Amino acid sequence: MIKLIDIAKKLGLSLTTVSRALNDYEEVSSKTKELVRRTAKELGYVPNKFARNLALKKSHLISLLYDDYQETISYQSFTFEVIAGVRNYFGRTPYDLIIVPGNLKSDKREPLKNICYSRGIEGLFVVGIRTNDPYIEELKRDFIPAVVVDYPLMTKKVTYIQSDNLKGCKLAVDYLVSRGHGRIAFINGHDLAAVSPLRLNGYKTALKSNGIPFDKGIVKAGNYTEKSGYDAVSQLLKEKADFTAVFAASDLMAVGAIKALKEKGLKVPEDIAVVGFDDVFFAEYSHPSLTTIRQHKFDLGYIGAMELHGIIENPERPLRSRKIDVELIIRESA
Amino acid sequence: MIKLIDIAKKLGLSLTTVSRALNDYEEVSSKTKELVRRTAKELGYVPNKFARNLALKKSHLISLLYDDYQETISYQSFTFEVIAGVRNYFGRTPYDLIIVPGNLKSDKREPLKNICYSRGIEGLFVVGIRTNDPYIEELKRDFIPAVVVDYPLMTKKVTYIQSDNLKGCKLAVDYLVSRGHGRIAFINGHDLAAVSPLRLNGYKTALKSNGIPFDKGIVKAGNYTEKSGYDAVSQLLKEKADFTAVFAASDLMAVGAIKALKEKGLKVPEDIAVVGFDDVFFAEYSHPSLTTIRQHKFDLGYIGAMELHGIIENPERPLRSRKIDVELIIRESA
DNA sequence: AGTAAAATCCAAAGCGCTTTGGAAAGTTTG
DNA sequence: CAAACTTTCCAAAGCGCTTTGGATTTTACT
Repeated sequence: MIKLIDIAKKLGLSLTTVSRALNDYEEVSSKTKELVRRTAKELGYVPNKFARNLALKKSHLISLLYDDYQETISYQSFTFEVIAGVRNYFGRTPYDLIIVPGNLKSDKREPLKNICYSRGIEGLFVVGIRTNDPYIEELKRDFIPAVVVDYPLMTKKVTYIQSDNLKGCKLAVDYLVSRGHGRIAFINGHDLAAVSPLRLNGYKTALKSNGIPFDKGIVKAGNYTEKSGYDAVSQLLKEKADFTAVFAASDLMAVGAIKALKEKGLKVPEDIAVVGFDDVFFAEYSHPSLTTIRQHKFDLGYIGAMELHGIIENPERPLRSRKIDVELIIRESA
Repeated sequence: MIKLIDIAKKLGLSLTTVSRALNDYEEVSSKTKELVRRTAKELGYVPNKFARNLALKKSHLISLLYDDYQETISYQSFTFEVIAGVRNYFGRTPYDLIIVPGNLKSDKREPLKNICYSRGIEGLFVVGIRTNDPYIEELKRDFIPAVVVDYPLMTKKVTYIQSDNLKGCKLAVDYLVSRGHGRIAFINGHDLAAVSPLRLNGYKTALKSNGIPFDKGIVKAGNYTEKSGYDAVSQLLKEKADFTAVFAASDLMAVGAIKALKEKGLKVPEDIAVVGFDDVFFAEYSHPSLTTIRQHKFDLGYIGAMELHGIIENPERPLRSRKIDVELIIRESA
């Protein structure tokens, strides 16, 4: 492995000059710069980032915190796309992404502080954290810049980003209302996801703005799995609840809901309309294809990453949380 | 940030002794070890990995090379699950995973060598590489331990891992034959995926072992997208080809195939049976749910990672490529 | 030509850790 | 009790880079 000093020796220059030439300092003439650069390339010189980081006290490392084992596998695709956005953004910067061992879920994890300090990590991008995760407390200590997806956390160094859940629910409900539905059942997810109460609230708000009374009887709690959607609708049917449409807080639950409806001989959307949330990629391929609220997952990652970058480079700037727009995707199910 | 020398000063010990105490060297008495460890903990000491790496010339860094922008979004879930396996394996080791900026696809990427050398990366885990990717040439230069998924590459330091495609095809064809199908159409993927020829070959082999002649007329080339599956089958139908079953080299193409069949009023599986490949997660939720060949994606990652770890820690050990077992998942479509 | 200013360059220290080669203290032997 | 080990510790060098504080050379101006 060839290093700076080798170039210096070969050229009869000092270490300092070589370093400066490569880093484009003004104190070195353009001729020597050129010379140094050329020979560096010739010799196949590659700078050693560790040494550099050590000297600069800068790691250019962002750590990704996410969970592999979401209970609903569909959530994986959400996470993956968000990460794609993060990666894409930081690809334009000198930052690398690092995934530290272990899982968000595992209980014998290292404290966040250790993870970050030992590796000189400069920022954290968190996706898929549960509301009961102890890391949240650590994040609140505010010792490192962080952006978290879908969990409201605002301190001096950490902020959050999420889809506009309120608007999403409004789009869904308004659309159903516009199609003549007055009795819209709602299937929510569990409380370990911070978005669940938001979506319930969005549902209520949208009902109100349409002059429709909220009826606790046609709201069911699910847990984002297909089965929970299936169970919720089965339950509603058994109770002979009065509804002509179902709004599910996730696509997977919507799929489950549809399955339950079909089994009872009900047609979607003719008898009961169904709207999902997320627009995971199979929404398009399920049958009937799902009308749903699309989250822009890539943007969530990309813009979140941009925000994180901002916090790191410009710590004084006041933070803001970001809301990413959502979109109603009309397909067959409603 | 507190460092070794601080502990040393506080305890009136030398830097050396403190370092050795923390690293459990024999040359230091257990009393001092204990003392040092305790005060280290008290002071909240966290070792600086950069400094450590620099001194040890060891980074404990594995780089993940993968592509965010597969043309078929379903491939994302494959990649994600493989990576989950990799992460899970290395979570038990001192290695971290790093994602270097940029994308497998982008053409103005850094040479692999630079990426690795500048960060002291010790191993590469590659998933989703195309057959025409220039990185393949670099990998062949054999300058760094690597494990690649689904692309056959075997040198002193790099090996590969893949699902047992041959067996997968045999399972699919045998199953269809056992259900009375003698005319099985095949929709393959494009040649940028190294698995495509393997699957075609598996199809042929399986036909032969069942005494069924190979008929080029019912084999179509797709590109792993839903549309290509749709087009392939539409084409077959237009040509009035003689077939009672379709075997698609990916689930997404299988879904497309089913769509085309339905549109022509054919029932799946009653009129035409369809089998896919991969078992991506929506296979279960499509309609009819897909009979398919399941790839154990997590294992691909986990075992591949284990292999990579082996290459790094024990470079002399002869390499072997690995085949991961596949499984026939019988659902409704066949 | 003589001097000030600008342009180049360099030696050495420092980033936080590990490791080498001894030295000092403690223990065991003959 | 001295010699010979053992045990326990340490000073200093090194990992490959950046940066400080000067030194030296070149250019510009009277």
